[in-house]
Amino acid sequence: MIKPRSRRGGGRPTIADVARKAGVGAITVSRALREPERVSEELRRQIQAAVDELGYVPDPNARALASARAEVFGVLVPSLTNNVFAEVVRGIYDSLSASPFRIQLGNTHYSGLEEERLLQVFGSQRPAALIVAGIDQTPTSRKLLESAGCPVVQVMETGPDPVDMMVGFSHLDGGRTATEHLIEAGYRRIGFIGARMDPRSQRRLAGYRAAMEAAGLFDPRLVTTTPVLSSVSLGREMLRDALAKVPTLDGVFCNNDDIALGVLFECHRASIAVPKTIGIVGFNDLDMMQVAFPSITSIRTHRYEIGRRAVAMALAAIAGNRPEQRIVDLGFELKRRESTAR
Amino acid sequence: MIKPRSRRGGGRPTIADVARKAGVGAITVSRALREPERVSEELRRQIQAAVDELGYVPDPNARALASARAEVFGVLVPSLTNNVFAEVVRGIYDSLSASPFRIQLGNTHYSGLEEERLLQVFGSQRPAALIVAGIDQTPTSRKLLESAGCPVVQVMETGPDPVDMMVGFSHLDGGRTATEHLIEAGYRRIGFIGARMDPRSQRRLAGYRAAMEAAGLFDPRLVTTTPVLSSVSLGREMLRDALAKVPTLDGVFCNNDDIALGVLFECHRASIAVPKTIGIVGFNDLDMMQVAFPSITSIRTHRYEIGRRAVAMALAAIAGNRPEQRIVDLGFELKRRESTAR
DNA sequence: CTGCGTAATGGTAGCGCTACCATTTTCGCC
DNA sequence: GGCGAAAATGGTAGCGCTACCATTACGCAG
Repeated sequence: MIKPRSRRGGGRPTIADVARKAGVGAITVSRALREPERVSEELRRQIQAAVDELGYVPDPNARALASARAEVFGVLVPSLTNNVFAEVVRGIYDSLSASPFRIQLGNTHYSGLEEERLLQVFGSQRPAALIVAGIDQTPTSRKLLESAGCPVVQVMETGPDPVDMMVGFSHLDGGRTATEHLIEAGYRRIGFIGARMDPRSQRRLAGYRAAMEAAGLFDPRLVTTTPVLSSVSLGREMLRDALAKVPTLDGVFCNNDDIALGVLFECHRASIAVPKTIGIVGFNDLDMMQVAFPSITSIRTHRYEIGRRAVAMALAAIAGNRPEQRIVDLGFELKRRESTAR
Repeated sequence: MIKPRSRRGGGRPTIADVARKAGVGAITVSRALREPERVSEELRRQIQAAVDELGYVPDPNARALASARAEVFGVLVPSLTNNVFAEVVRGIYDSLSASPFRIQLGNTHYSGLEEERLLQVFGSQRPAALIVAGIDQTPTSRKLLESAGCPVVQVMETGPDPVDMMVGFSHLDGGRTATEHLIEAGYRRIGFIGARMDPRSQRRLAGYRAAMEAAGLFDPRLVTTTPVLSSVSLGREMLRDALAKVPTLDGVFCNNDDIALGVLFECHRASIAVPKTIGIVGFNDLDMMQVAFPSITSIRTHRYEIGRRAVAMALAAIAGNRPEQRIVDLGFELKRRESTAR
């Protein structure tokens, strides 16, 4: 004898309830919701009415299980509070808000191991796409990405060897451009100040070094770095360190804008004239750079656009028309401002 | 005749594969992974070996479907780039990284309608808990939260009528404290400058107003607000507006630190002495406040801690011991700095 | 030696949905 | 008018897991 066991799931309406009410088969309801064009006008209306009346919402878990594919984008970034990644993530969210896709956001804390762990967890959900920051995945992570069975977009940087697709720009070129600008403006003892030396910062440093060497100005003592997470207060301290090492310092290319702002404040505090005595260049061009007094020269990067573009490429790939241009370089822009106007 | 149809899901090992390899029943594998203490030492080891060898990772979708409960925390915040919420979210992520729970993060863009939509989407997943920013949900949202069938924590604010639990502080008291500090420091024509006037900002304004009225100093022309999203550059513009309306302005309580920083920069640019001619107080106490020149007085709020506490309360509730203190006020702290040291 | 509580394990039947394969209906065209 | 193809709809059998009940093994009181 079959016991009509009471529903395990708290009694929410299921697709079968909708089907019954609309007088159609369950599969037709399923289709009406996912591929409306394959269901006749009339049934579609009947089904919609039943859905509305019952307040039916499809269970994404059951969907994922049955179709072996979850409507989820996995997104991995190294930091949630760093405005740069927050902007990328915002771009991703905005591009996906009108779609059925949900977002699974992971924070790697700049750790390769944590990235591997999260990739493992995300992969187990059979995501529709994966978006990861950076191009320096560990071999294990790379393998996980390659075997994920979904489109993968690496963002923030471009490089020669994408797992699948890439959207970003060259941090090396950015660093070089910033440094060349200082050199052209007449600065000579130009320091590099960098916190949280992740791979992208390393490449900006490499760009700095290339420019300095090309001009015959490079001196290792001009480089000040720390693995500590960057912050405005750290910028202040690091300028002091840099000046202690090289009192004749007359310019700084900062790893990022937080550091640059800290440097500016320390200059105010120590009555160092900007741009006269010291020139300052930041990186990323946060809103505050143009408002600062004096306004700060920076490399404008297109974070929000990177997020949007990554989603667009992933969606195209999901739809079956993988973009022929797999590596998209969104470039950057040197914003000349008062802090280097000597 | 039964066709041994090839596996739909890309051939990843399932719990049945593990069970076969370990020579036990599937249900025992399930138990070994979820409640190891209920399985004998020996089988546990055998099963673990099989799991490792096959590289088995449980499918969270199947789990959620079978148990009618997903291991997901739904988190709703109004903005991803606002550092304040980014910190809360970071606290949540850090507290949950060692647990099996995933996080579903939603961005409401300060919109009640969008919040309702996301709540609907999140609810359909049967999350383990919901964390939402603010206490001003629409009636529909509130109903959705009440019927979610899981612990709910409202964060950032405290109020009299929690859906379930609350962690935050009083924005009204914060606004009052900031304003009283300016009054005590001797400022009289104290303005309020606020962007993005969400409910929390409204309450900070109410606190400002209460303090000003108590001192007999209130004047509606001192209040300058805009619904535009706050930014440093907006702070600069708004100070200009405020000064145009009230040239005798001698202090400003800013909605938040971005605005305060913009105000400071504008003072520099217009050669207005801080704190002598104008005193400035911010809100939230971002890192840069203490580094700014002059350093800026602000109300320190405990964002990261709010995130951690919210998770701790939710986890306790899930475990069955709902905290007896359902409303947790984490308070705030007035950080006196140079910008109000007259 | 029986009876019975407890611990350890397993079988069965779904959870709510969709892939896959019918089946039915419609329609254009010779 | 008949036929094949295409469009519209439905049935069945899972997806991979766990809730809910057995069932077995074991220890101990009576």
